[in-house]
Amino acid sequence: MTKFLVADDHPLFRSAISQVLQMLKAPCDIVEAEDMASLQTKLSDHPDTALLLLDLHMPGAHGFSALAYIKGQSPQMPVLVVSANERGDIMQRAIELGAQGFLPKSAGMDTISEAIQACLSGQQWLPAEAGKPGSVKDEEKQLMEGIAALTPQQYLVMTMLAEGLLNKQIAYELDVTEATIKAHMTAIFRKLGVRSRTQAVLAISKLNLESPQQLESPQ
Amino acid sequence: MTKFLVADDHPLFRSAISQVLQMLKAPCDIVEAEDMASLQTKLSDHPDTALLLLDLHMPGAHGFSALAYIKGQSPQMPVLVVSANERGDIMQRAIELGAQGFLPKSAGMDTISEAIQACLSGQQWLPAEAGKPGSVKDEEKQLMEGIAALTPQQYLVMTMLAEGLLNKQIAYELDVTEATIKAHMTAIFRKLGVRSRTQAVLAISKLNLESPQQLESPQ
DNA sequence: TTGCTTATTCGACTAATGTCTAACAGTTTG
DNA sequence: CAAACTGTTAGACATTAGTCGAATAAGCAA
Repeated sequence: MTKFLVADDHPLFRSAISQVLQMLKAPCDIVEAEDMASLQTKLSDHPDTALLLLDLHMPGAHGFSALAYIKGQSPQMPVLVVSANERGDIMQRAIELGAQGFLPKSAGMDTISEAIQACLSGQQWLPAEAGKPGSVKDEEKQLMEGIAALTPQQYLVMTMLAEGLLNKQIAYELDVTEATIKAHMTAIFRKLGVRSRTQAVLAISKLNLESPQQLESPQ
Repeated sequence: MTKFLVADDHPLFRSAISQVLQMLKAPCDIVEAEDMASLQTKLSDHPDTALLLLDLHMPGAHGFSALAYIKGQSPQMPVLVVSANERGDIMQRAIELGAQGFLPKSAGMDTISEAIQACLSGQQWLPAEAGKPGSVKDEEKQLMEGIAALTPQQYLVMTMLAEGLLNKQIAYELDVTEATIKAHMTAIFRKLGVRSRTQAVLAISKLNLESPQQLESPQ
């Protein structure tokens, strides 16, 4: 009897996964865990588990540290990381840390079956889009480097752009010609790796959302 | 026969929710949508829907703008927002923006049943931990009303604007003239209360509760 | 049906944006 | 000192964006 260990803090998702497992392998034993504490208990109670499906966002689990810890406790236990995150570098990182595979929660039933069976047979499994070079992290890093490369004047212009000002307004504020602002814009676009004012604003506001919690409407 | 509309881009979650609905109300009709485009179609095809369960992170949906648009299209349709987000102010905001309730994806079956039944009977529903009544700024409310007033085509153009596309590119994608897109832009700016493409992008990205999970980045 | 409203479309015109080239001043390097 | 480099500044020119008025078509009320 194949034994699975499903670790996820969403009850609904646990039951959905369990259903897929039962459809996939009729005689199977499914153990569930909803946080790191119970996962540790269940792990030592069931050393004969064939596959651990692990969500990295459980209470008590700090992302990859959870995976690292599990692999330290049970080095030979195959782990299929399940996450809502779909960033290519994150997936890659999970594999590097010893995961057998990475399954995005957006996957369909057929993909899930495929991933589980691959992991059971000792193969690695990654979604097709994992290896893509355009991983968000790279983009973001390039953006950060671009901003770091801005001259003081360019940075100033960029902040005024991010406030929605026209070139004409920026020129008036800085007491230079509009042509100058346009030249700065061209330089800013190049360094940020974008091709228009619109894309520049989008890139900048993505960085704002990355930082802790800047949601409008404090107090 | 009670009719439900389940809008979520995760197939597994849709089927799990459908199961709960069937357990809850035996004779029921369940319609599923996986992105904003199909949701719009299903909404107009099924105006007798008793409850819409809406995830804010679907493709084509920019956070709360999706909710605003739906409420603009079908003002009297009860909407239960379903999200992985569990921040109290986010929940509160969903309610203030016209949602009937807010259901965290971490909820158990019993909680889900409770929430759905509350919404069906016309009551609001919020999880216990929903925090303070953080107020939605007037500015933001005006923006939401603007998005709600957009026509379907205008909403589509807005999402493509939010992707950083040029008018020319949008025109090609929608197979119309650039002049048409410009006309739509003018209308969008008016409704959103902004005066340029740059300001529109800024306004939209403020509503973007993207960064579904800012994972602890490796290293 | 007629008349009204609205969504969608487009052309013509005006304004804003973006690129290229280059001048100029201040620094750094050889 | 001279040469090379850099940041800032612009003008000329090309592209893109935005406004206005208007035609078409579809839905709706009287």
